[in-house]
Amino acid sequence: MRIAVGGGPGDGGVLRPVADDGSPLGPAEPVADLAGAVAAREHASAGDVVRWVWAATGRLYPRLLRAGVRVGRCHDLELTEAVLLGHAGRFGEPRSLRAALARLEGRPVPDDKAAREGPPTLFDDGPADDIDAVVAVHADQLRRVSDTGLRLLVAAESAGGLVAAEMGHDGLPWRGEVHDALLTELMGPRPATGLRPRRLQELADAIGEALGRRVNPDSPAQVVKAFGTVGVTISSTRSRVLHEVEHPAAALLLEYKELARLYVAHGWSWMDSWVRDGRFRPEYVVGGVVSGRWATSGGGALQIPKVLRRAVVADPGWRLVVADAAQLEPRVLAALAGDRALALAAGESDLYDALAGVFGGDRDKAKIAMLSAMYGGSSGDAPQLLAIMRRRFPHAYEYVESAARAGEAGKLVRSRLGRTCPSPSQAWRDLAVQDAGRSAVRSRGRFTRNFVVQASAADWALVLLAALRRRLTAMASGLAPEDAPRLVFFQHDEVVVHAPEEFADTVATAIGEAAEEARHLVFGDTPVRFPMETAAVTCYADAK
DNA sequence: TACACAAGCGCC
DNA sequence: AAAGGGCGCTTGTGTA
Repeated sequence: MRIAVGGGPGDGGVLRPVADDGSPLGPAEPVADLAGAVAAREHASAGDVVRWVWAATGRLYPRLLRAGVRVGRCHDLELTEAVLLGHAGRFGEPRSLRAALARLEGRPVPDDKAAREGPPTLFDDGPADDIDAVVAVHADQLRRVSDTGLRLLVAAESAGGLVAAEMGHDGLPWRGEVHDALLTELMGPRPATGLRPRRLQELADAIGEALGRRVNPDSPAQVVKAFGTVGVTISSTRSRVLHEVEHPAAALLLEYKELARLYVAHGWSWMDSWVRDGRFRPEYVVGGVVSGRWATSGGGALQIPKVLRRAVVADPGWRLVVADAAQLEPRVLAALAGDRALALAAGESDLYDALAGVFGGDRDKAKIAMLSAMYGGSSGDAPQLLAIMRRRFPHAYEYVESAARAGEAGKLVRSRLGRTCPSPSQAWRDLAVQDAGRSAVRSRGRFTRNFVVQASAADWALVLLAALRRRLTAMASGLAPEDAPRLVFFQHDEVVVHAPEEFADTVATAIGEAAEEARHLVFGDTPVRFPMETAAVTCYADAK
């Protein structure tokens, strides 16, 4: 059973039941309390789970969550539109409900910004989603999904939308006082506005002394020039470069940069902005990366420095169940390519250990070989290692080579579930036919080579997330909402569940089952295993 | 003053 | 000769 949801004034909305082919099953019904109406229908249909059809989970669902209402399934029109457009080679075209309807009706298509601003409404901060548009676009999308075979990807993407909104709502347990103590230990107490923390100022002064003139360590141009005046020529101020420099200022600058990075990106002002009531609430953007990986629109949840994991602490009596997929991408490649030799290694718990024998007993070389194959690397030992890979794992090698050739030819490549890379720009096409465009051509080859692996890994992770969410929801039934295990973090190949300690084992089991379900749904009958390294801990930093 | 871009580095 | 994919975030810098 599906129910389409339109917007209404204030807390209201409009509901209309639709069939599984998208055709309306009854009249549209305005409701004054949308959250209440959704909750009532969600729970009324015990045997027949509702799939809620709405324009954008990210805009609508937070409102329901704030009212204490969670739903099991949805169809997100915007996320689906983006996936369908991408599959049709129309990546980046407007995806809003209004745009989708305009395209369907052959009218001029508004860009997403215009559609979102729309004509003002009296009671809302944005245009209300028209229920007739929701129903019409949904029916059209169901046809396109069926034609393209994107059913699983679209379902998983919508489930991801629910997870993202829920994680943004629930938040990651974050201990501000631990974070503060860590910063203070590393760089001194929080400075007054406009000043550097003590340790950073000391380092800046020491760098100035060592170079014989005051420099702003944050200005690469000044730093390069200052090194020049003491007879040291550096090509940039990258840490790789500075590591090779003998001059005493180099070590000071490296220490400065490391601390400054933490201070500006994840220091006290970050905490002020993003941590409230003991929770870090990031804004995830589902499908925000072309490969289907998530992005964030604030808070940098996907780039939290490892040292700060110390501040992520479970509530008293609770645990963080932390699980990451070990060496996900090479396993994905093995499964994609159906490479039996690589799949054999991927049956082991440490894939690189298993491969070491092939590369002279050196685990690091095995890793470089795999990463070079997936990223298009060609520096250092890569060529020799790739030659070994080509001989020993010919199907895996050919899979990524083929993707690279397709990209260089300007073609599209797709993930396992059908997520499709963007088309090359016209500027690229113009350049590609010239000798001078060789580097751009190679660059696109590296992109599509990586895309097939990274995007298929994202497919798997998204399906895992959906499968895990379903299990956690089942676990939560009968519990008070505040006692239920919750997904609180997701980062490409890693999940964190915050759970009462008596649920920790059950959650760990559920994660393993979800990984297995994802393996089967995404890759079918593959011998490749996707082991999860799982730990139930009090502090995130203790998980590894 | 506002903005776009580059540099640099955090995460996968 | 060198040649690694994807992001977000902040500061510095150049340009309008």
